[in-house]
Amino acid sequence: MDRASKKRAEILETALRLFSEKGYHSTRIEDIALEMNMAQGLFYRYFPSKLDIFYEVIEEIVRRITEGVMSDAPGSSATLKEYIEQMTRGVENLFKILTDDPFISKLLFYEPLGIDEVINKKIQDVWGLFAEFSSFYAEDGIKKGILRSDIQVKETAFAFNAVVFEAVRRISQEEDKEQAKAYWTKAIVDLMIRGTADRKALERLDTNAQK
Amino acid sequence: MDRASKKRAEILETALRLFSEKGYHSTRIEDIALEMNMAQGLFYRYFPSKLDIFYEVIEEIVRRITEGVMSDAPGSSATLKEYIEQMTRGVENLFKILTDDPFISKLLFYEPLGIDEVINKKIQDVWGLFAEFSSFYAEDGIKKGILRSDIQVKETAFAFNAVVFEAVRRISQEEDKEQAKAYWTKAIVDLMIRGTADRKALERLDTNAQK
Amino acid sequence: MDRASKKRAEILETALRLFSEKGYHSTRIEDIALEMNMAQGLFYRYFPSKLDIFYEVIEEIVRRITEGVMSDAPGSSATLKEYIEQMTRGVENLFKILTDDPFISKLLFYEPLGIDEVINKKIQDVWGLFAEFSSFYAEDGIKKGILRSDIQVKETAFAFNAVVFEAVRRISQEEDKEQAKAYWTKAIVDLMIRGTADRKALERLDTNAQK
Amino acid sequence: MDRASKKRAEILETALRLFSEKGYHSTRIEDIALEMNMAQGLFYRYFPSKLDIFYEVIEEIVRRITEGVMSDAPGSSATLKEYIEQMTRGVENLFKILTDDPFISKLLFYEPLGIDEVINKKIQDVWGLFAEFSSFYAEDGIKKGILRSDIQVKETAFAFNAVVFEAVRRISQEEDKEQAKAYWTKAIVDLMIRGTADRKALERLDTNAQK
DNA sequence: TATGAATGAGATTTCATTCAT
DNA sequence: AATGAATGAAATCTCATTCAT
Repeated sequence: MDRASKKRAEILETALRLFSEKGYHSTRIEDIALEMNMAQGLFYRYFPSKLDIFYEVIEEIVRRITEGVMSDAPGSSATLKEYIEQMTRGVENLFKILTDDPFISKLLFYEPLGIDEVINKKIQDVWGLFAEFSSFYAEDGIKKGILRSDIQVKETAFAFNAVVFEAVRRISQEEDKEQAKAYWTKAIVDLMIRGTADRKALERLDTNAQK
Repeated sequence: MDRASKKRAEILETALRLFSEKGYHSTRIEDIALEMNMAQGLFYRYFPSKLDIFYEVIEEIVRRITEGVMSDAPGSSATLKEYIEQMTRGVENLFKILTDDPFISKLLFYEPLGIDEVINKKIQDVWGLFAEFSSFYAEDGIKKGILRSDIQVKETAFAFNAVVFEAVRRISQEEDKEQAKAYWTKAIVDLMIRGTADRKALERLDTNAQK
Repeated sequence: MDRASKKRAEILETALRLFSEKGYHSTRIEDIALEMNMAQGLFYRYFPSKLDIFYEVIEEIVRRITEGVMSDAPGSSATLKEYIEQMTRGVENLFKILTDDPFISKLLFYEPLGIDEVINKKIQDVWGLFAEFSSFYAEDGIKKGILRSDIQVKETAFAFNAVVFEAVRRISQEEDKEQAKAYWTKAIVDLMIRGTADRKALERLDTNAQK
Repeated sequence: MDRASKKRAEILETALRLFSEKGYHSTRIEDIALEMNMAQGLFYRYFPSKLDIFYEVIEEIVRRITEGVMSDAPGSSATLKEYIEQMTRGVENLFKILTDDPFISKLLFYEPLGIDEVINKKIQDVWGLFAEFSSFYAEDGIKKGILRSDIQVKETAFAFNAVVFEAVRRISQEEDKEQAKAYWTKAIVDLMIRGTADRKALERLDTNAQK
């Protein structure tokens, strides 16, 4: 990596951080320059415009998350126990990616309304990607008879993602982040696998329904 | 309601819509004025500043949602069947509020980073309120033996809300919104109550665990 | 005086007060209207513009001062004692006019730079008028052998006015205005008549100079 | 002095001139920019706001005058003749400062009503400073037996200043400023030292009073 | 005569971008 | 490659004045 690329990467990193800390509009090019102890003008040697660097920031975020998500492929779990273990690892993995880099998530969760249509599209795409991935897992589970065959796959996938991201948001506000992650991991997996109903109550309900 | 209050309300409504469509920064006072066929200056007879009207927009949204959420109190359901019915009604109610007024949700979901600390606080508060409300329902269910006593109430409450709001987001992008609402309502209730695991697989798992 | 004239006079009075309290630019037409519990629009039935009412305010002030100044004509004093008494009365009279109506003086002393050439001219004229009047007194004193014949009449007249107006400014900042007026009256007359030099020192100086 | 400081000083100087020529409100930032052949925006790299540069303008003026006033300390005159000479020098000095920089005085004499309390305070302070300085001279004269011991020191000091500043105002309107300065210098010193009364008339008055 | 809502020009200020060095 | 001064368009806000009622 040559010096120019390194500088470019540094600017991108600084922009990512500032955008996520203060938002797109409240971050001035001068802020980025000041943060890096360089002249404003230099920014434009590396990026054509403020909007352009924002595009790249989003892309960078997408790249990092995607990488993390892709690392643990489905199909390796034959029993529910294994499936649960895999899901647990998946959630933990996502937590790691998203909370280790607290800036990343902010920019994704708070879709930057009103900046640009291109941006909205990019972010939509990430969410779509996540959902596809989760759907893939779900379908695998169904195929193996581990998950119920009557669940609404697409909706469930989106719901799963929403819960994970909400958890990230909550975790970012907690003091003891490690404990919070553990709590949330357990809560999410438990909810997704078992739901909330009492087993006895559920059996009664189903028995009555059959009559 | 006198003429002035009516005008004020109209401006507020227009601002709410534009802010949610284009975001705070991309909505100029001139846009609001143009939309209402009035001079820019008139805006300032009704609101002291752009930030001030944004505060009021947020408050207005909070008011509407809170009202809707509060309308169906828990405690009236004695069986799981009734509990499910109530939850279904609750979700439907939320969908109605949030999708009938599609602007409402956008502004809440995408916490307006970088505008103002006051705003962030206000939005945090709404989320807190929702979570409390959902927790209340969950605890009621547990007390009655309808829900499992070992669920993590707070986390589950936040998760429930996250799923509902994600659903709203998805529904807003669908062509046939009524159908989407029905799909999602069913998916959410089903997921929350039963989880995703196959019953047989679950029984096997639990049996093995007991050994 | 009919109702319209009365209203007009009231607006003028209010404007005079507000202009002198807050200055021309910081006084809005709305302020005047609010102060009088009337609609903004009504202002324009009585005065064509803000600048116009300011002209009239200045004219009104000039009128009041001129009247006061003109009331005690010179020529009635034959001895220095009487001359001093008349000057004392004159100063007291000016103090009365200018400090009873504290607004008046502010607008005159602080020539409203940058409002309008016409205004500057009007105020110049008042100062000229004062100076002429004072010159008249001085010349009368000289003619009668009461004042030195070698004083520079015009300059002395301006100086006298300046001192009186400075006194008004100072008095307006004092707690006990009546006492301040008495002090200043004495100080001014004493200074104008006798100067500050010690008589013995003066005699020595003059004797030496003659040699 | 680096380039930035120089530019800053130039802007300050231009602002000082324009403010004094047209007043604070009638001078737009654009005027300053036009006058300097630069873009409006550049102004704000050197000064945070219009009000801020006005503060600095006032401070600059105060600095210049104070420096001038402080340059000739009292105490060096043992006789009335020397005292008069010193006073003459003092007045000449003030004239030089205030009329060489015609803008300076305008801004001080016409206390900018209605701009800002901070400004009023600053200007009050200058007047106080002047008065203190003049009082100091007067007391020195009394101590040495050069001035009468029964004069009202404080009032006389303010009066002296008022006369000097009025003179500056008059001089600024004269064609032949040098001659006007000479005239006024003589008139002021003469008035301050001797007053206006005819010596014979004064003796008669005092003799009668003693009886 | 009176109201006060409405208008719109104009002022201050911000900041992405360009440019001379 | 780097600097940071300079540009100028655009946004917010104010307020004298007009106008419909």
